[in-house]
Amino acid sequence: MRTSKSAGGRPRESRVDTAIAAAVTGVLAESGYAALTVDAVAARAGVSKATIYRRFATKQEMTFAVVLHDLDEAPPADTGTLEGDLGALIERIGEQLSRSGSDVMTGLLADIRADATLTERFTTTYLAVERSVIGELLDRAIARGDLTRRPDPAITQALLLGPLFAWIVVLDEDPARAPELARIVARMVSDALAAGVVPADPS
Amino acid sequence: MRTSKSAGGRPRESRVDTAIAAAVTGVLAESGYAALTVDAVAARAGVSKATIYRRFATKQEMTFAVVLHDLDEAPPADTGTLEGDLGALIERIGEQLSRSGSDVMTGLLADIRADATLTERFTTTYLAVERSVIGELLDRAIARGDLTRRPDPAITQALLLGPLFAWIVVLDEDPARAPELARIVARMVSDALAAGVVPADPS
Amino acid sequence: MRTSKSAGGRPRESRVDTAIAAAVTGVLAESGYAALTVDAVAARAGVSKATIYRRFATKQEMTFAVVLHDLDEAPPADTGTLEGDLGALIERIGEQLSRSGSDVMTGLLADIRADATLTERFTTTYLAVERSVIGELLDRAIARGDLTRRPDPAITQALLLGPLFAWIVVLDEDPARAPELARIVARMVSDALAAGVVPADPS
Amino acid sequence: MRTSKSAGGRPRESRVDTAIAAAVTGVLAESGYAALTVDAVAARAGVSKATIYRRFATKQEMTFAVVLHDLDEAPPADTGTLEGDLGALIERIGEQLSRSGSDVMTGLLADIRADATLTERFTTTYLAVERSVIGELLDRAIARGDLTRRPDPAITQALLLGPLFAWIVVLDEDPARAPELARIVARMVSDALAAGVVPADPS
DNA sequence: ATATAAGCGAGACGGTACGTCACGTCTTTGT
DNA sequence: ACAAAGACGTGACGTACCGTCTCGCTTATAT
Repeated sequence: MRTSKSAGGRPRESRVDTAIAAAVTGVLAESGYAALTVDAVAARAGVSKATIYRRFATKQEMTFAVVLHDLDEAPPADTGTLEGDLGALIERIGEQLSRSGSDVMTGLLADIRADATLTERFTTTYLAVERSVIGELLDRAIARGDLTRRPDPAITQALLLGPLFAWIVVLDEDPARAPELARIVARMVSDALAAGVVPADPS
Repeated sequence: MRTSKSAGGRPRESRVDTAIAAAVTGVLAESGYAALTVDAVAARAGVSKATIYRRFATKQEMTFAVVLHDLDEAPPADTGTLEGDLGALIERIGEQLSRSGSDVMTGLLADIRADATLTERFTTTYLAVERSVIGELLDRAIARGDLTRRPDPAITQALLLGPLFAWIVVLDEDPARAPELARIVARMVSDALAAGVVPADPS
Repeated sequence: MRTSKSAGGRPRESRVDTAIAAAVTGVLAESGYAALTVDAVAARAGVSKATIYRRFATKQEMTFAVVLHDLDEAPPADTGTLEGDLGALIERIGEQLSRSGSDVMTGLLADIRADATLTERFTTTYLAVERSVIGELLDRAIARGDLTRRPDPAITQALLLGPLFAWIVVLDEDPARAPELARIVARMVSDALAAGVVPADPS
Repeated sequence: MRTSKSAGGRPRESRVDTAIAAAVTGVLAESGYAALTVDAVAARAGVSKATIYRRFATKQEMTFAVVLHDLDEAPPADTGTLEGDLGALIERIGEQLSRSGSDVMTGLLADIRADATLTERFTTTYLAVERSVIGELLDRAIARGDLTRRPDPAITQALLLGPLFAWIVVLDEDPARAPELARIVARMVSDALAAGVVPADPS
């Protein structure tokens, strides 16, 4: 694995990265997570297995990198209300979860939980970022006067993320109704936060 | 697979079923989902692979049957309030989710989603039952006068199940705090239902 | 690797051993040593790679076992003279060396020398046996009165084996002339032994 | 492959050739033939793989060129007797064969036999030269009156080369005893030639 | 009492995918 | 041009697991 800087040598072809990503996405879309073999990806990408393994240590790292490459983790624009802010955030999450079939999300999550390295990376790269985004929205609400104290971000995250996750991944319900669910969750959670149902941030 | 009636032949030893279940549980507890190979289970149970496959068509069926064998799906006792009923239900769900490591739940869910047969069975055996239990709790609340109309059970299920699922499986947070989260969710969801945030049951 | 005795379990199919041996021989005859891949052998034998590796730890062990499986190592019948005895022995060696192309013998020998386990096995199973056969022929000659003392068997072996080996493997000359060479060697070596050119057995 | 005349550009550094040869020799001495990879040679020589491949078409050509680069193929000085001449020749051959481990000679020979180009080159460059040297020694003996007719040089070569080859490469015996064996072979073969055991040169 | 049917342990078998390694080619940046 | 560095396609290796099968044996019920 090349760490970072490189003096000489043939540079990696960006064409290859593109092809791998497209192949992974294509196989997942057409045949599902179970059909995602390294040989299949290599063949579809017109790339050798060795080249894939030059970039990713395992098949799981490859899938992780391709499927979760560029999730938009920026805080949503200020809508003026906590409910609006939360709604925008959850809707985006729902959209991201709906992008692939439920087999992909469950398969990927299982692979992540089966490997400490990936778990660590997933936690710090996505979950922690998302949590800090939530914290930011909460701070906005406090500044606005909508909240009097800062609720526990971990629990808030579970309340926000959970229903969408359950809808799409566990219950395997129609993704088209995800935006509707997102609005309900936004309303429900902002009400609960305002009512002080969620304990204060312990930190 | 033996259909039903047994004419002659040696009867199956119940000892074997016990040993398989214990072996599956043991391997999962000690080594995790990734280490759950049929050979490992067979060896630990002192049983041959053929004997396992006489009972289960695939490894996934075996895992499914052993891990999800006897979840208590009965409606919780009437506590007198919707919040109390929901709390009892969610707390039980949280307890069930916490029983094994998060790798087990994710692995199992991934295997279920990868196989249409298991998905069907999972849906009808657990999700649909749970949903009807939720419907029953809602009907109690209507009879009690706590609710004026029947909310959509699918969405209600997502709101209830989701946060606990996210907490334990996705965020991999401390299961010890699950009961606390369950109480928050019960309060939040019963408030939202009472406030008419959740749309009415379309059926 | 199964050691020897076996209680239960499905017995190995002798059909498989036959098929593997035939496939190895066939590939060698048709395509040469370089084309002898495990996949090719498996495909040609209608056998899985795993089955091959259940029998042989490495490709080299397989080749060794198949190519050198049943060399006739019995001492040749007493011809009444040392020269006759040696001639019979060398002729047989030449015939064995001529059986496959020179690439097979060189490839196999290279693989043997590259692996300590195979070297050990080759030495004790073939070279040592051949040497003891030579010793036996020498003892016959001593009993007969053709020799007055026992020549060094190691050197005698080199003198006997070497020319045939060189002819077929190193010089890659016409194997059809091997019997002629064998007779010359038999005459030459028996003369040299009788003349006391070879030092006595140090052991 | 540069053909002949050098137009422009940076000239090849002879330093590189030396480094490659040293690296090949070093790897062979320290780790054996199996460890002789092009990458290993390049790394040890401080040279790039491309540079190696600019000089040699294949790894085998490189090894061939380095290991067999400057064998002394000149006819030995006239010792006054056929036995003496042959002894000098064989002793040199034995010394050359003993230079590297038996894995190197067998590996190299296998690679040569696996490639028609190398086989051709090996035959004409070494075997044919050696054979003509042998012919020269035989002619000296005829001129001297030690022999009355010219024996077949091919067979004579097998008789001379074989025992040493068997001793060092096949039997893997102590190279220190090679000179002793060489003397025995010289005596034995010159006796056999004088006795007319070897048929006359058919050419 | 014995024949039939099936359970069972052991382990061979075909198949599929994994991740590794080496070869020989190619593409960049120096020099 | 040649050189170092190293990416790339190719193809073989040996491993692991799955689900099926074939043995020889045991254990019930049905004649």
